[in-house]
Amino acid sequence: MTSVNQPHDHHLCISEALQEARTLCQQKGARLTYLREKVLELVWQSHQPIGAYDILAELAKQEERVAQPPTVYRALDFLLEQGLIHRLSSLNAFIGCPHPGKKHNSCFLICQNCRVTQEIDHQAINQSIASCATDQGFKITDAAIELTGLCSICQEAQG
Amino acid sequence: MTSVNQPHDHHLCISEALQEARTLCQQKGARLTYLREKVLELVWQSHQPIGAYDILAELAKQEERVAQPPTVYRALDFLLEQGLIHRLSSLNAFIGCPHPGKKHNSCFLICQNCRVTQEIDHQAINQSIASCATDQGFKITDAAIELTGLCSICQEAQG
DNA sequence: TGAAAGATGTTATATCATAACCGAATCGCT
DNA sequence: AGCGATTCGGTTATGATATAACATCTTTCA
Repeated sequence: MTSVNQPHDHHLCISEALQEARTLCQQKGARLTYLREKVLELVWQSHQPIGAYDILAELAKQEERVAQPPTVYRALDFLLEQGLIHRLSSLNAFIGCPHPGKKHNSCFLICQNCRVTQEIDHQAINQSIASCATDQGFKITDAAIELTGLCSICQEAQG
Repeated sequence: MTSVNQPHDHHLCISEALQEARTLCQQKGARLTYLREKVLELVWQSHQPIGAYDILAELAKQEERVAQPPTVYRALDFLLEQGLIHRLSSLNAFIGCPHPGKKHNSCFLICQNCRVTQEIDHQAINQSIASCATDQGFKITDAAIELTGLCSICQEAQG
């Protein structure tokens, strides 16, 4: 898979993500309603994390009815529960999960310049985190690993 | 060093933290004013992260004058710049740094039951993070590694 | 078909954080 | 000591993120 910060046909990312979501929700008996799918599509608009209120603003542009914050947050909560998106707490923003349905650990590389964010499932990180927890007798239920910096492209550009 | 979730003389933690802060600020020519030191002391009240508005409430109890949010946030910004505290973005809260002035990477173990939070500088994690970044040609400027779960004591208590 | 569960609409408010402006305190210099 | 520059904190207002609570509508399924 090519990296998210390389040029690519992004419509393909969107349609694949939506298709996977439909399949997964059907398998689980979860209801991917119009609104939820719409919000998921908006999250997948780009590989940059998007805030709840930005989603709200997009919805206001694209839909007849103007939604209120709880509407968006409920859709986001659903998508989080289904593992279709992730929340980045260092940005208060959301991003699509590139491999939903598959058990994985996430590490996010967030470019502070172009904001493109890449999700990695890195074995060495997973193992070191696990061994750290074991050392301390700590039982992890949730891990937020968010690395901010410059992606390779922005480094070159700013060189 | 004994773990923060073991019983210990916490007044010692506070006084050591304050003393280190005074020394470091003096070395750097940074002004650790009454208010900043007071806020640092409140952050060190416990090994549980504290929110800005909780600090504000404590200040209101302990001081004549009732402070406003910017006052607290400015003090927190100063303490962050000086490396005396850390911000936990998954909690929107702040915690004292146990070894300020020493260059280190932080990994936080946050107990979801007792909320006691331990800061670890774990070599294997540091290395794996670094190698992940290298793999991707990513240049890290800031890392937020926040692991939520159950500390050893709360695991025992909850069976 | 009708009761229960689930989804969304709606209003209000909680929670976290900062902009902008001003006066007071402190510092560095002569 | 006096003065100008800088930093600090007070104050008001507001921005940004998130949720509680209750009403209504839709879907499910016995």
